[in-house]
Amino acid sequence: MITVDESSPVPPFEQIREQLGDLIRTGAMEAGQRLPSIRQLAGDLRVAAGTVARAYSELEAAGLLELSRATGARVRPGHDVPENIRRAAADFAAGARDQSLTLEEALGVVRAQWRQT
Amino acid sequence: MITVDESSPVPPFEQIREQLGDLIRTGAMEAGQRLPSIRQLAGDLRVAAGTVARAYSELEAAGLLELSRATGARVRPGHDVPENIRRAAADFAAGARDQSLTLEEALGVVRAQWRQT
Amino acid sequence: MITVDESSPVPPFEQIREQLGDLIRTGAMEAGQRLPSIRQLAGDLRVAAGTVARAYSELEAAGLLELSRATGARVRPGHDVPENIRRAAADFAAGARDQSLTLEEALGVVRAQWRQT
Amino acid sequence: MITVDESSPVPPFEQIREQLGDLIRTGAMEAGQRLPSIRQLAGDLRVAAGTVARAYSELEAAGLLELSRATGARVRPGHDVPENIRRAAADFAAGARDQSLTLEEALGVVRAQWRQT
DNA sequence: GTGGTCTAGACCACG
DNA sequence: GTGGTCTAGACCACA
Repeated sequence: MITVDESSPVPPFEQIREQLGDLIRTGAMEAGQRLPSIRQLAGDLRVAAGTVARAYSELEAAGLLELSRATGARVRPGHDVPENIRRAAADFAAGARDQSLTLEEALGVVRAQWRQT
Repeated sequence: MITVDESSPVPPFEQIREQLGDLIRTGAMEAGQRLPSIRQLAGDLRVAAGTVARAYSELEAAGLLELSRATGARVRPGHDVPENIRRAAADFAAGARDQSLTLEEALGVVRAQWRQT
Repeated sequence: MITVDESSPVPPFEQIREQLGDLIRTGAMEAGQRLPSIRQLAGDLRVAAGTVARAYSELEAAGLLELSRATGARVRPGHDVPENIRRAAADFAAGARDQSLTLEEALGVVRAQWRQT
Repeated sequence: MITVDESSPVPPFEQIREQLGDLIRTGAMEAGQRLPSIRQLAGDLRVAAGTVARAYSELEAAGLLELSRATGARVRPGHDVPENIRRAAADFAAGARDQSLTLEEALGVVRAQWRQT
């Protein structure tokens, strides 16, 4: 569900934080849902535990996660993106795939349009 | 038109390559149009000439640019994204802004939908 | 093992890339074997480190090398030329030497036959 | 029959000289045969006449060509490579093609074997 | 003037 | 120690 590209210049903890944040905001992880433990996720991603811990901690600071020693990490409510935005994103993604754009190219188009708005 | 963020983990030459590629694919720079010279752009961005040269060279390898000594760099045709894709991206960007998402959050939503398609 | 001819019109980084690629493809360097460090080789060849770095980087892009920080550069498997090809090349080289052809002339004969095949 | 790659670091006149020499040595052009005029060849290759003139002149200096104002350029005898060498080259080229090597890779194998002989 | 390369030295992140 | 990048200045070949 999450992948870490070690050849990327973006450090691993940022990749993890970013992708977890995406999952929460898009509703793929619902409010209250429990995340895998730090050690669990670290093992799956072949990454040091501290790396995952840092990602979790920054997500907590951003208000997306609730950390507690006893119950682990849970998704805090109120951060999912409205349905219409998700739909627009899905439509765009499907269209871009039809034209056989790469993900990077597709993101680039959004970035460019964002700047021109 | 192009900006380099020194605090980003993404190295400057990649930022430049990426943004120039976006401009070309979105049609902001038309086929055949001349790009600023390496030294010109380097000066504007406060960056060493070699940094811009590398970005140009990789764009040439990707088929987006045509480089030739003495005549400068020109945009190669056939790489602009279809109008409907641009429209979908613009619609999405506008909607995301209305919900006061940040650019990074908006890109995250697209990324997440892309993976789920 | 590798030489750089400064009087050649072929830039040094291409000469290095080419010769290293030859060594790998002909099996002179086995899969998994470690290459000299960038700075090491640069020192031996009396060349700037960036020059060797570029050669290594292009060999990585071609799939011949595996680069990783701190552990150095290693030969990736699966790119050595079949034994019978090596033998045919060796036979040809020996014959050409017997007729006292120069290397350039010998390569020219191969090039010409290649085009006529 | 001859091609000039303008993106190569090898200057055009060397490319032409090299390829013409190959044609003569491999017997594709027989002794006494007349070469195209300088202007003719220059026009075909989209190259300045002086470029071809320099290639011809160096081939004359190497003894492969005979230039005279009246009769144009003719191939001098005694420079074709022995049949067995041509055969070995053709065999090697065919084998390399079967393994789907590129020309550059094939030449690299010969180069490497040459050095190790 | 253009792109293309090289140099020498520097800093970073990683292990 | 490793690879990866940046800088500043230099030279070349081309048009």
